[in-house]
Formats: sequence, C-alpha cells, structure tokens
Amino acid sequence: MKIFLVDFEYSAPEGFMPRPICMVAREYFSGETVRYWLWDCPPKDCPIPTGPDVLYVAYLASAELGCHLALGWQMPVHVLDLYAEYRWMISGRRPFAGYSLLGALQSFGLGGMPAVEKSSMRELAIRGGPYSCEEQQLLLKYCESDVIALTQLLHCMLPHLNLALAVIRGRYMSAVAKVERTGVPIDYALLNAIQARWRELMLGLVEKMDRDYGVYEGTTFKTERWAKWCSAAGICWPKLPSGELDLKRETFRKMGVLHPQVLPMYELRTTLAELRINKLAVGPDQRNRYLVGAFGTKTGRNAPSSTKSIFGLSRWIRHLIKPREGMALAYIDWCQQELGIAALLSGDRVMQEVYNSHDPYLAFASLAGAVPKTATKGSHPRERGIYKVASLAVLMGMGTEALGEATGTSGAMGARLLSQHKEKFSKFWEWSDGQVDRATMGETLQSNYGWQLHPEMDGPTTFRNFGLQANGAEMLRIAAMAITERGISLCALVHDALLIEAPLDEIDAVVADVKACMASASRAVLGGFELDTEAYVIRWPNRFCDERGAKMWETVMELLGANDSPAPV
DNA sequence: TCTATATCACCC
DNA sequence: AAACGGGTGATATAGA
Repeated sequence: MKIFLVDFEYSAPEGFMPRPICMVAREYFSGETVRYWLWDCPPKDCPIPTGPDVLYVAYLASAELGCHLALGWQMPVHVLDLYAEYRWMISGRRPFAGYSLLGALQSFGLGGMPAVEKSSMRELAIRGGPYSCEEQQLLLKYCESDVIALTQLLHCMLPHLNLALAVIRGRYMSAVAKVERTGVPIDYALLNAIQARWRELMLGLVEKMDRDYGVYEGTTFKTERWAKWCSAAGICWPKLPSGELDLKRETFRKMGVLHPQVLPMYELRTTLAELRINKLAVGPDQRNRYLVGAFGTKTGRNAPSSTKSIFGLSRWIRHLIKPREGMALAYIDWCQQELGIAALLSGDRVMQEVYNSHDPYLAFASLAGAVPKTATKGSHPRERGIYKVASLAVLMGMGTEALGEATGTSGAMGARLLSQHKEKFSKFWEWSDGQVDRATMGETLQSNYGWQLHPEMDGPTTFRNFGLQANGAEMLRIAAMAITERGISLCALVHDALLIEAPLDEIDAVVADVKACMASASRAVLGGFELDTEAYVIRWPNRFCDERGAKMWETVMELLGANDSPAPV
C-alpha cells in the first residue's frame, strides 16, 4: 500500500472550471516526490497511481479532484481529505487558527512558515499564464511546500482518524468535484440584462419610492433620517433592547398596520434586500459554478457562498435557471426530511405513522384534535398552516412564545401546540431530551455515519437538532456519491434537495434512477426506513419557476421591460 | 478611513 | 429553567 500526498496549483476565475497549473505529489513512506508543470502540455494520464492499493491524500480534495477532471485523469479510488477530517475532529470546538492547511498544522503546534509568500502565489495563479521560468519555479516550490505541510499534518492526524469513515467522506469529495464542475445552466442573456441595469434599477426604485421620505442616500437606508421622519410624522418607532431602532422587515410590516404611511418603505426595503444578484458566479459557458464548501458546518452540511450560488440568493432569482436546448433539469428533494429522520432516530412509532401518512401536518393537527379526521388541505388551510409551522419549529427546539409568534397565534397557543406535540410524540421527546442530557454531560454526539459534535460551545437547542441535521447531511452525501458514480450530471446540492440534468428523452428514466438513489441513501442512514422524494422536472424551453418568488420575478421583468414572462410550471 | 460588531436579509 | 437549528453576506454604526 502507498500513500500519496498531493497538491495542485490551478487558476479558476469566478464561474470558470479550474485550469491546472502544476502538481506536486509525495509518497508518504519513501518521501519520493514528483513535480509536474501542467499549464502548457500536461501528461495524458495521471503520473501517480490511483488504484485500490493507493491512498490519495489532499487538503480540500475537491480542488485536486477537480484538476483530475479537468485533465481527463483517472480519479483515485481511495481519498483521504484532511480538511474534511480536521473539520470532523474539531467539530463543535473553536478552531485554533482557522481551517486552512497551515491553521490545522498550527493546532498541532507545527507552525512552519510557508517558503513562499502565499498571497502573491494566489495572485499569480489567478492571473493565469503564460508563466516565465522563474514563475514556474516559484509556483512549483510553493506547491511543494504545501505538500510538505500536508505530510506533517497527516503524521499528526493519523492517530486520531477513523479511516473507514474518513474514506467515505473522501469519496464524497469526488462527487463534490463533479458537482463543482457541472454547475447550473443559466439564462445568460436575461442575467446580463438584469446585471447591466442593476444599479439603475435600484436607484430608480429608491427615487420613486423614497421621494416622500428622504431617508435614502443613494441606495443606503439612513437610520437617523428614518428616526427623524418618524418623529416628524408623530410615530413612535419600536426600539431594540440595545436602544437602536428595530428595523426588522416584520416590524415594518406590523407598523404598517397601525400607520399605513410606512408601507411603501416596507415594500422598498424588501425589494432592495432581494435585488442582490450581481455576484452570481457564471462562467462563459453560461453555468453557475461555486465552491460547494463541503463539511463547512458543524453538522457536516455544505456551506457554499450565498451570493455566488444561485440557490443561496432569493428564490425569484431561480427563475434564471434554464436548461440548454434539448436538455431537462430536475429538482428533487426528500419530503419532510428532518421529520422523517426524527421519527426514525427516536423510534417514535406515532411520529413514523404521521410521517408516512398522506399529509403529516394535517395528521398532527388531527391527532391533536384540532381538525376532524376527514380534514383536507383545502378544508382546513389555517389549521394545517399552524400545525405545519409547529411540526418544523419543534425540531429546532422553539419555545412557546416564539412558537405562538411563528404560527401567528399567541404564547398560550404556542404552549398548547408544544404540549400537544410532547403528548402525542412522547417517544420522540424522550429521545430528544436524551440527546440534550448526554451532550450536557459531555458526551460527543454522533450521527449514523460518524459525523460528530463536541458539546463545548453549544446549548440545548443545538444538541436537540444536531442528529436531525447531521444525518440529513449524511443522506445527501450518500445520494450524491451514488448519483455521480452512475455518471448522472449532478448540478447542485441544496441540503435536502439536488438538481440534476439530462437530455429531454432521458430525463424521466434518470429521475427514476435518482429517486432510487435517494431512497437507498435514506435507508442506509436510517436502518432501512425509507423517505419519500418529490421531483420537479423542467424541460427546455421552460425555465425553473418557484411560486414563492414569482411575484418578485414579475416585478423585475416589468422594470426591465422584458416580455419574457415566466413559463408555466 | 479602516475594522469590528450587531442586526438583518436570504437559503435549507 | 433553559428555549429558533445550521449557514453566508450586506449594511450601518461605533471605535481605533
């Protein structure tokens, strides 16, 4: 068995696929090191072995594996990603010096300075070629210094790792590399039209709606001016405990009921907040690409940049997602994923039945005696809405007051909802309380495939929710591996959902295949319990539509004067 | 003028 | 008794 420690330098402008610059690989036991310049004419095949007898070690391996994909090289069978493992190791603890390779090394007391200045190397990589001989030598030297650091880090971390679980996480990084390369197809012309007139659009809105207030300076809201306007209008504006004005969207909405003259300001603030679209990272091939940020959270979820990823921005912006000619997309999610996980992990049979019922929220309402057994979504929309919010909020540990607020009722009703939940799902609460107790006693919480949380900085609500979210993240990882390993184009990962792409005449079969992968992933995490999935298919020439963002989309299209109204779902 | 903090927006 | 989980990012204000 051989262990190769690998690092690439590469150039990857926003939205572009990476272009490898150079690579250094070092064999752990022999110390033998190979250096390859890759910018001009890279070797056709990977110069180091990648078979089942090799462990491929990298730091944030999605980058290295993305270079393999770019070069058409074989992907390694076994990957160990020390970034993922470092996040795993210290999950729930404060990082000693951040999550970079050097930060990880410092946490082991090995703070070796890099041989070459890091920021200048990054600039050199981003700049792209051609590179002079000196620059080549500099980049290779820098690359090698990272490989040496990586070697030291492996030495430090090896005794702490669970290799069987670590290589599963490494395998996920291969899936991530593919997702980061595939990206999301975008209606580029329309995006450009919006971006080109973005500033003008914002200023136009402010100009029109701020006229009567005089609160804005350019596109920025001035709190002092708002205070002045309020006192002139004889309005006593609510304050935060800190003494600052409470400028929450919700506060504006509520104050609008009492003082309708503030409503246009509510509209303006809402619209401006949602109008952020200028950083969306779209490459010349009209696809949205960004780093997935695998294992970026303490529950093991991905943490992509919310401005670079189209799924991190407001929902109306998803209307820009559009399959290329002859292609189709499908957005597939697990139905009520965390509810299902809660039902299974806790072993609560009642909750499992509710989950498996046609409409879990109504089923809870019915159990609580709030609606008749015969109730439907149409007959009792209000009650269903309340019990839906309650079902989900309870999983995050919401208290009575907040629950009353969230359901638009009262603290008393919040208390009632909570006690109904505790009564009907007593087994769940036993389990949930158990998680809190164990963590409070200092026990590290574990998900079913070994993600963990050290209970050092967090409180009871986090402990309650950890198992649900961490197992959900695991489910997504297992599905993503299965899907990409079947050669299916996986465009995006969205926590409990994913976006895939296929030719029009294959999409139905591919969706069936993906749903099977997702069902299988749920069984893998939940010991045979299967979660249902729902698919939304978008066929060219239609675009992605989200009803929760439809109104804003129409507003923007109107402002733009484009006659491209959203196609029917 | 720059940076740190708080608050708020969005996403699941 | 506690009491809305996990994120990223923009913006406004206060402090150096």
